[in-house]
Amino acid sequence: MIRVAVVDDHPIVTDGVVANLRASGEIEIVATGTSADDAVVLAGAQHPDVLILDLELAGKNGIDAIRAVKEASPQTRIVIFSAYAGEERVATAFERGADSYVLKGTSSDELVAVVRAVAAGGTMIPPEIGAQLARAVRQPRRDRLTEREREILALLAEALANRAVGERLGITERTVKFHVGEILGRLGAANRAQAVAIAKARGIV
Amino acid sequence: MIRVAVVDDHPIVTDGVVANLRASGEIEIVATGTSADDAVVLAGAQHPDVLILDLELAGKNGIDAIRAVKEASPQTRIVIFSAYAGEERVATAFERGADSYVLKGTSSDELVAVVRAVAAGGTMIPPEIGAQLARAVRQPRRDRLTEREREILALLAEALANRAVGERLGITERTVKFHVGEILGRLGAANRAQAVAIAKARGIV
DNA sequence: ACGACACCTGTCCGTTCGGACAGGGTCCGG
DNA sequence: CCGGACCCTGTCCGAACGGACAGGTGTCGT
Repeated sequence: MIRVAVVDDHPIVTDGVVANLRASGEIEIVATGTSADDAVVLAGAQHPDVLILDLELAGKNGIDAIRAVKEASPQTRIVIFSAYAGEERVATAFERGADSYVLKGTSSDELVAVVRAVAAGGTMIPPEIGAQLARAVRQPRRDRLTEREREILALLAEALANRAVGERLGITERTVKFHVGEILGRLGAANRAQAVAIAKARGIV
Repeated sequence: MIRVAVVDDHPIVTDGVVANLRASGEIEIVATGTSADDAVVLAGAQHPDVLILDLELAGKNGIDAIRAVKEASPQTRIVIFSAYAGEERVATAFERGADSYVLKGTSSDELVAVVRAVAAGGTMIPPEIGAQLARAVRQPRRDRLTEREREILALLAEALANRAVGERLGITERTVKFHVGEILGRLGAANRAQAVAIAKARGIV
């Protein structure tokens, strides 16, 4: 039997996943949770073979939980189960230690297949996720943002003007304009508003 | 038996809901779907007693589907099943004809209770949703947006410039500026980018 | 030591925004 | 029928934005 834990902030989603996994006959559900903290705690206590983890958790970044779970229980393999799959987010999830990534829109059969594969030590990544991953890797620098740029982008998302951003960071308004220009170019955005929209879509902010 | 249909763009969520409802013993699932179009079609074909409808549908606005479903099958009662519950979104859902609104974070028991209540012709609205509704009603007009304003706000979210919005809607750039000014005032935003951010946070777009 | 990369700053300029004026029209409910 | 919504349009102007030029620093790896 494969020992599986499920963490999703929506109990009914958890119910659905659990029901589908149980139906496969070779999976045992050892724990469920609804927050990033739950994920870390139950991973440390139960050491499940596979953790199915939603990224849209109520508390905060499910993406940050990946590393924490891996530290608490290194042998646990992590399958991300998310509704969204932006390049940046997919790439970050794997960098942090995820073993697979399944969209919520996929069928339950596929989810079972993925759990089976990763539990056996293999890797099974749905084609649409693989494509996103390839795209993220292929781009050398064009749309990868530097630390500073991400920082400024976050402030833009709060609707701060260039001058305000400069004051916040202790740099000139002119410099902010420079960085904003870089951000627009890298993201392919026409203006700051669109840059923020793209950033949200890709899960950067 | 209460005849229920479920529409959610995530099949696994649908599975979970179906499993929980079936377990109650007095509910029969007559149809499931994954898009707003599905909702309208199956409502017209099956005329279920209750339709459980997710608002975050892949195709388009689930919120627009409410009215369409009510037209296709007036006797069908609609229970919104969403992960988010911003004031504007809750209020709009009920204006369009929703009969109840349940958060995805609530337990399956509560969902069953709500389905039972609305099927019996009653109304059962979870307290957190009722609170949002009260808050939305209390505000006279200050931060409520008109239909046109919502329309323009949606285009602003796509980072269109005033001129482009005007062309899209067949009105002058000047008129767009007028509406944008109104939107900023009502939302308390300093600029269009922040307006979009607030709109997203409240679930207006 | 040299190039790359990230970071910072400056001037100039055309476009867009957002606010402050001021007015048109419709349609609906009291 | 008249006030109050919603919708549309205009001019003027200061501020912000975004691009195009042209530089400066520091750090890191080859």
